Amino acid sequence: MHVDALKKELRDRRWRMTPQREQILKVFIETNSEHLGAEEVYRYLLNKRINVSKATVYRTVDLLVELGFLRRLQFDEGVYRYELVDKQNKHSHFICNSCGKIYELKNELSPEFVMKEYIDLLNGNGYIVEEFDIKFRGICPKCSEKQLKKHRKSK
Amino acid sequence: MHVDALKKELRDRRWRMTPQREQILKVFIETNSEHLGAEEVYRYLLNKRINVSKATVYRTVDLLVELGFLRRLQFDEGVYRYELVDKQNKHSHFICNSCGKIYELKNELSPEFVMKEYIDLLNGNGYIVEEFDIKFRGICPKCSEKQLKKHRKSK
DNA sequence: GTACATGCAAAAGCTTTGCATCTTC
DNA sequence: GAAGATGCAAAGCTTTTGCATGTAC
Repeated sequence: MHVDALKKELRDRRWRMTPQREQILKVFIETNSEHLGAEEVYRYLLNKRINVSKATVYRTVDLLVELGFLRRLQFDEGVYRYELVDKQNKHSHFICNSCGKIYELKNELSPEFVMKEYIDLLNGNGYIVEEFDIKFRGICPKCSEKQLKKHRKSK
Repeated sequence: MHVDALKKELRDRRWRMTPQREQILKVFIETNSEHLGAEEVYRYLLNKRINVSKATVYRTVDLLVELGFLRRLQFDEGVYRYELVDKQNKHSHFICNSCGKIYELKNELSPEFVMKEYIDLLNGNGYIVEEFDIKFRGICPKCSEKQLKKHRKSK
């Protein structure tokens, strides 16, 4: 379980497990890793009447990135967002220009597979790729379906 | 030429051409579109003894994005960066984890080609892709070459 | 008991905005 | 001449930091 892994990782590095750290990690598990920003993590805990200061949220998400539990993301807004790292299940993001929802493209919809040959090309040209990040923008299935229905009706 | 296109675009929209707008666009042309942030554009002009206020730089880069002359980028720092849009020559970015340089992967190194089949897959699943953005991180050819030399010497 | 973590408020960094003044059309 | 653009300073946001207090080991 994630929380136990965090305890182990902190112990190994001679850092300390605290209720705040546990609660903040749990927010990402409970929300199904919904690309929350620090402010949202803070509000989520406030709502649950769990007292953690904003400064601690910021310090802790940094720590969790450092330890490999979270990944830091940007979606062309003014804030950093975070998601749980799942090394077995790499994914890319699709942001809907209509409803704003962020989708995770994983498994059979993951671009990992097609990218392999391209990364070989980069390697062949001297670039050593350590990680990559792809973001798509467009219209998601739900929104395009909606528009289609509207269009049909208007005929 | 870019500046003329800007004049035309502004005239068409009943907006005004000003020396500041021309100068700011020219910064990107003169620097070969080096992913500058607003602060850097401001300093570049200061150095050339061209007086433009920071507020105008911010307002103008926004405008130039709006008009399709610039693209706004983020590289996991706290600032927005901008580059000239070149529709004929789409490219992705490679950021070196060692020296920090941002490379543009274009032409035969562009991932555009391999992405085509993947985008077809997304389309087939209801996602309408309007744009995408790929960032790679790793070690650039120069830095990996340097490390190789160091390694050889130390033997 | 001590080193480390937290909370609070203040500061910092980037970006936006209100308003008076100036400029383009 | 009027609508729009600029410059300045102030304000707004998100994120970071200093320091006193609290807590895990």
